[in-house]
Amino acid sequence: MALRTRTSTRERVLDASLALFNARGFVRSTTAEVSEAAGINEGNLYYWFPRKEQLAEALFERFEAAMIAVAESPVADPGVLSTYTDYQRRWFDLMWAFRFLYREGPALRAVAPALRGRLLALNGRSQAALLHVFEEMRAHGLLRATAGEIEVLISNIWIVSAYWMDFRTIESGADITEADFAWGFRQVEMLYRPYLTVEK
Amino acid sequence: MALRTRTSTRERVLDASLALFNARGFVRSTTAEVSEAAGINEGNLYYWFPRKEQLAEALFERFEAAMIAVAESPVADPGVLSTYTDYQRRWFDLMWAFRFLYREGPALRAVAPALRGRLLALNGRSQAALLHVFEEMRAHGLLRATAGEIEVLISNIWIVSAYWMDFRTIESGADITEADFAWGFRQVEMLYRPYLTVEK
DNA sequence: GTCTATATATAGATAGAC
DNA sequence: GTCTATCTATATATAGAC
Repeated sequence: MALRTRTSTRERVLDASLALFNARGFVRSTTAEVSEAAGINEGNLYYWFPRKEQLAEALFERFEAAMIAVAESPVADPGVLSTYTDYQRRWFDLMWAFRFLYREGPALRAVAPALRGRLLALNGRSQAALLHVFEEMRAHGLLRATAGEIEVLISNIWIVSAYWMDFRTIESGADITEADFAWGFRQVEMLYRPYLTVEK
Repeated sequence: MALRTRTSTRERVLDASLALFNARGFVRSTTAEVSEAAGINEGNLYYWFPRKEQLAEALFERFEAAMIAVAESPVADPGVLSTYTDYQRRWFDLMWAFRFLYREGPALRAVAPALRGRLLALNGRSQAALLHVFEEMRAHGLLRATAGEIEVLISNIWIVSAYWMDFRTIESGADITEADFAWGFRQVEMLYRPYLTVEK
């Protein structure tokens, strides 16, 4: 089974695509660039992915699986504040890893319309999971917020988690790096902090 | 001076461009579509704007002037809560009116690199104005927040104001309309609400 | 499966008549 | 200032040899 240690061409194409799309965006990345980054010929790329949008769709499937695993896995120590920070961290990391899905959202969904419904479904599912986590925090007395406040909060967490990168790109004038990561994490953290019953 | 009541071709092109870019995004709008929407020939369009990016730049100048006017105009009744809600409202309306500037941010700035520095400068200037307003609210006892909290808050207000539309587009599955407007306004409002000393 | 060579489509941009 | 006609560049995609 592990006879070939090198990853398959298909996987290498997807790895290269993800890196490229995150760095330059899906629309601005050409199939020529993708194939070069993957170390194969452009014709060969079309053997694996006859349409460019299939690259985005295949990467979305990776994201989808990872997001469901992150969002729906039970937290380590229910009732302990730090365990919920860890939960947020995993969520945040994941959106960073697939940030191209949000950086050029409308353009991406226009060229890969199949993503529209799937993104919608995934959003609903992961937001429901996040709601469950907040309910658990409230049950443990860690959070004081009404149902309405939590609903608004969840949307704002999603918005800031997805788009802080673009905002930061404008602010810094250059492309963001891992160094900006802590900044974004803090922005999200401060969204729910006012509702915590204990000091962080 | 008002001999011709019809607006100039240049102005009509910009009006049509703004509507089109807001609806479909800058990148996906072609110069053929712009000229058709403006009711002129494509060749004529290039007489007024030899490069497509100049459309975005000219519209940015409109935005810039309006944003400075909104951000830096003193509030009507200092110390009265509703006057600050009005301030936020004008800010919010403006970002809606020029939402194309944010919807495809990275792609737009790539094609019109001249916007990068100007957006940065405008962000800094209008955020400074917003900071001043928050300080005024604090001085009047309307707000209880540390300097650090206000700083994070301002960035989050900016992020949600700019990007709630894209988030909403995914959620609703269709393009957003004025009906979603109240939703977005509430999302922003809830960001600073925890820091208010009086009930809204 | 991977390559070379080529086709097709489109969008931004230009030249020049009126 | 406005139009018609045309050019050019680029990006996605295909055909077919190896």
